[in-house]
Amino acid sequence: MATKRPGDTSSSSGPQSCPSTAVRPTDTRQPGAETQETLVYMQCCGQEAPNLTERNGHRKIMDRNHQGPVFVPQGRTERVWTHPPAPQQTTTPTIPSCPVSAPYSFWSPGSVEMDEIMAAMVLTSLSCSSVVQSSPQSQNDPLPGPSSGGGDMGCGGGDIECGGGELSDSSSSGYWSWDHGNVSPAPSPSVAEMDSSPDEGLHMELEQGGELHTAARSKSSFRGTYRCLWPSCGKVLTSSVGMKRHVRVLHLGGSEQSPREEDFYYTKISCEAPADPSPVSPLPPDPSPVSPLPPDPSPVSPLPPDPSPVSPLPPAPLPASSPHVPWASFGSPLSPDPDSGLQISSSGSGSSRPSSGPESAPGQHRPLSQSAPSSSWQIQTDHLYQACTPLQVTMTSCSPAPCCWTPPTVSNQHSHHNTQVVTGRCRSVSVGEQWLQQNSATNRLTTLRAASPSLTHCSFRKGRGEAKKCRKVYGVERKDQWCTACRWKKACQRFPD
DNA sequence: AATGCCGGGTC
DNA sequence: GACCCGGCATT
Repeated sequence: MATKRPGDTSSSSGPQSCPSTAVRPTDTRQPGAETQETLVYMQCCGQEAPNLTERNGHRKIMDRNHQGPVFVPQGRTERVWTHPPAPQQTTTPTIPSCPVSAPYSFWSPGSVEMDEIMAAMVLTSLSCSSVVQSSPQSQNDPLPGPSSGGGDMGCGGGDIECGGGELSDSSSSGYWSWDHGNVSPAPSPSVAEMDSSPDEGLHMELEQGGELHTAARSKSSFRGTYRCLWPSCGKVLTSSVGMKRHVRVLHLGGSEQSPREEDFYYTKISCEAPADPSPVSPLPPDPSPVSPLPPDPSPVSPLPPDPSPVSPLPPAPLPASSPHVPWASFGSPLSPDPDSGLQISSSGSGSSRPSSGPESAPGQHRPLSQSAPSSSWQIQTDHLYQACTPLQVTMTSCSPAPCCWTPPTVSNQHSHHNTQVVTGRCRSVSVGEQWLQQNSATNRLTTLRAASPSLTHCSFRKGRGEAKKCRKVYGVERKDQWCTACRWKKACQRFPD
């Protein structure tokens, strides 16, 4: 949970305080940025930190908005807060709300401790304003400030998101944190959570590019987005909450049973996620953090074992096929989800995301028919047989065979933890999930096929040989381990074609 | 024959 | 809706 970023230590001033800041630092975007970042840290620590502490790391975006009241450090009087200047500089209208700016700008001398820093700060502060702006946006990252939103989670709890934020989500926050900071470049570290928060609009990201863009999308587009990793569902939402909901409702059958399970089914994408090939965004920049789902074949990532069933970052073993990313391309089959307004297809349709609130863009389509393709979807629609599968296999980074997933024999629920715990990424995954990961590629194909109009309805049976079904995997003897669908002689849900 | 699962039945 | 199973298609 409280994974902290390496960088954080520097700011270590506050136990927790830093985390928030940490987020940013991760991003190495601009050369100059570092210095700035540092500053940022400082500031944050100095002032906001307190807040964080209070919250235990769970900050809410909301808070930020309230920042005035909420954050104000005791010692530091309100005057501190008055830091109008910042806003001014920041071109963006959002500014006012933007928490981030505030901290920076006003960062007052209040903190004695940091004399030196202070000094530096001061100097920089001047520049800072500008810097601040730039930096944030560069990332899109909502900044720590914005961190409020998703970031908060990360920050507060432990920067979860830092790690790539992607997966992390408020709820899961601790869960997924990766150290990516250290190792994994791939996952978009910086991005951080961007706020999943509803207020997404707030962030400064705009800056450079952002403003330029169409006003409308500028904001939204940049910051983080969450992509549904469910096979064949590429839905992208701006808020983690929305995404969770989406996953829960659409993919998990709406059951709350597995509270955090949703987390595994979506990933965070930094603003301009690769997904969106569309050049739309002017911000050429940092691709780096952005894609949570790095194509990276190399498992190097710290979070090797990403549990996420479908997760983009499949455990190392996964073949290049790695699903990473990809799913997105498929239209989400169902998106009744209110929240989800957006869907972004990798194709680029959609960078646009509705800024806040109702994401649903008018134009959106609900492609029910379209994609609904593959059996995988049946999971939802059908009986959710699979959902409850008792089995769980441990996914460790070391997951067994790259290509083939090890049969259940492996373990049932056990501790999956070794690695997991350490990395924080690991998580036990149901068999089906694993399978999904590994076969993601396959799934996609299937999906595509399904998607194609001509094939729409088809329920194709796959050649026997290809598919592994519960019966094959577990054998008749262990029928009890079969997914319910198999037991009932229905289409296997655990190993959908 | 074994497997996968549709279609339909029962509770 | 959960559960089962006949029966067909495929291997």
